[in-house]
Amino acid sequence: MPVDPHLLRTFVTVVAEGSFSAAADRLGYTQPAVSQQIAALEADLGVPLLGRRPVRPTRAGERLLEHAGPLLLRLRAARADVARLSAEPRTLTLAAGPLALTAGTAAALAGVTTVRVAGAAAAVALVASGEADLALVDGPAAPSDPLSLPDAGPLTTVGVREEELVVVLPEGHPLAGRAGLRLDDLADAVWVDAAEVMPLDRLRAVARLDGLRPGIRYEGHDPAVAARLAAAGHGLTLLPASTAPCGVRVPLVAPRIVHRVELVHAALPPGPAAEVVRALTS
Amino acid sequence: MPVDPHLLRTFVTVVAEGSFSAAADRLGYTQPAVSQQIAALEADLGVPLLGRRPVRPTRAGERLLEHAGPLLLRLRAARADVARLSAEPRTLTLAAGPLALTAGTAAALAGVTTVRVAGAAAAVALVASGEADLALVDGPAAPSDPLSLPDAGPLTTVGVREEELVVVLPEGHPLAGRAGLRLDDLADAVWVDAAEVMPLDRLRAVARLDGLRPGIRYEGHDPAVAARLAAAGHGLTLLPASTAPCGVRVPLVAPRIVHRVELVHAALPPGPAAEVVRALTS
DNA sequence: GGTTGCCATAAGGGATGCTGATGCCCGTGG
DNA sequence: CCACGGGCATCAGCATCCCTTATGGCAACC
Repeated sequence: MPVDPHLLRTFVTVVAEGSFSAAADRLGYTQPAVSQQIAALEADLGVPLLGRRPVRPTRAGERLLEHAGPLLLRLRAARADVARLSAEPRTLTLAAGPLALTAGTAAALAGVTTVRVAGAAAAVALVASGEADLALVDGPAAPSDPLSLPDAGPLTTVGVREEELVVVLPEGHPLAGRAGLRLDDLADAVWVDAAEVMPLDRLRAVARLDGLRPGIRYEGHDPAVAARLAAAGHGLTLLPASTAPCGVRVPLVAPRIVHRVELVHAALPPGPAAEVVRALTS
Repeated sequence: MPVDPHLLRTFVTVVAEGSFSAAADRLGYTQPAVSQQIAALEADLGVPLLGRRPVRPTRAGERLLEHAGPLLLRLRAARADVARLSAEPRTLTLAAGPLALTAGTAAALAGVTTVRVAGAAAAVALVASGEADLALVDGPAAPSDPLSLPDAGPLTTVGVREEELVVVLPEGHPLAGRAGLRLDDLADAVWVDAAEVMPLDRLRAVARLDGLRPGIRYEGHDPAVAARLAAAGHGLTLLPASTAPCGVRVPLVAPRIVHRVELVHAALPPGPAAEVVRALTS
């Protein structure tokens, strides 16, 4: 018998809240209901999943958590995919990464009623679960390689654009006069930690290097602000050439990494969403 | 509320059996129980999923089926992953593709108690759901590209070997004297349809071409038999150089495709399975 | 035209899943 | 050191659920 996702959902919420009582509040149950659901899940799997006081996942609980998120997402995606067949939508929602909307892609959005800003994984989840019709996700990648995205079922992914990346430095920086820069020469430098714009862990993964020491943390979505922070000497940053309006911009020459934008969507009937897909991919 | 996988499982079984009554037999229910479960699922999703008399999925049902298999697999994988933490296995099962066990890989199997032959997708599913500890999957791929495998959760995939592919032809074939062959020159030829050894649809996908007309169908797992059928003139076949014992063997030179073997496994504690992993990947 | 098989429906019974009440334990503050 | 409060575990009860049995209706087949 499959693991009960109703119990999985409760489990995930308890871990997120760190408390049975708080999870009960969030899910609309009483605290004994949550206690009994967790006990039922532990009995079903035959192992403790949570330590108590404090409430924290055991190793088995951590292992289950790795599955729970993708599973619950895929279950929502299944419901959304079926619902999509009989929907007659009056809105067209695009989930877009902060660097995904350039002059070119923005010009192709006729018919879109709402643009939501979301990181790549969140944007894919929004499309999979039917809360967005399309996603434009962005990030660093080797040329022509696809972005690393979560699997959320039968979605279509199409590359829309790739763009040169530039390192943004302040005027007067010793490397400001270079014609090109290598990332491993910059591994020991301090970098602007703009997790919503250019996440450093993602960059380390694509570039296959360590380092890139995080400096000032910027929690917004505006690449121009990330560029200004770099230009002001708070650390380096790496941005698509077209989104870095100030500071000294030196092209990244090694490793071969570009800024890539991909369009993600479910199977679409003829209509405004399909028109936007056509406009973005021609 | 997530789609109930208990109902999904019944739905998948009804479609597979083509009958509520047969599905009831298979699942251990009475026929009214199955009828009520399908009705509950259709009510939950708000659309008919099955036509009746004959029982066949609607478009919504087909769409749900695309999710159901991966979902049910991932739920089994979640249970197996948790179980693995407290298991003390006395057996070591390897799921292997028919072309995955060469002299080199076979020599590395100390401690393996059972070898099960399975296609790539089935082998991955066996590991994910805990029915096998390791899988050696094989198939054609571009050099250094990974095989296209289903996502069944947090599994580790490591390339083990790549080998030149050769086209097997009968003696006296007009192309038998060539030093190398291009696949698109052979697209109109008839090919041995050995779906368990070298699936033609998989080959078309990797080579990005149409054609490869299927001839005689061989349903077994023995590449030597596929080679014999080709040598006897029943069609061409493509095999790793080391597994083609007879017929004229001409290397494939374009497109750049190799025969790749990958090892797939879950997170393993120290023990015999981890030893086999080390032996296969060094 | 009758028969048979299969899906849909109704009714009933046992099991489930939640709530309210309460017990127990542990951390915190006086 | 002790009292208090918060939070998880347990119990009992009730409403709902989920299965089975009985049966109806329909369509294909002989």
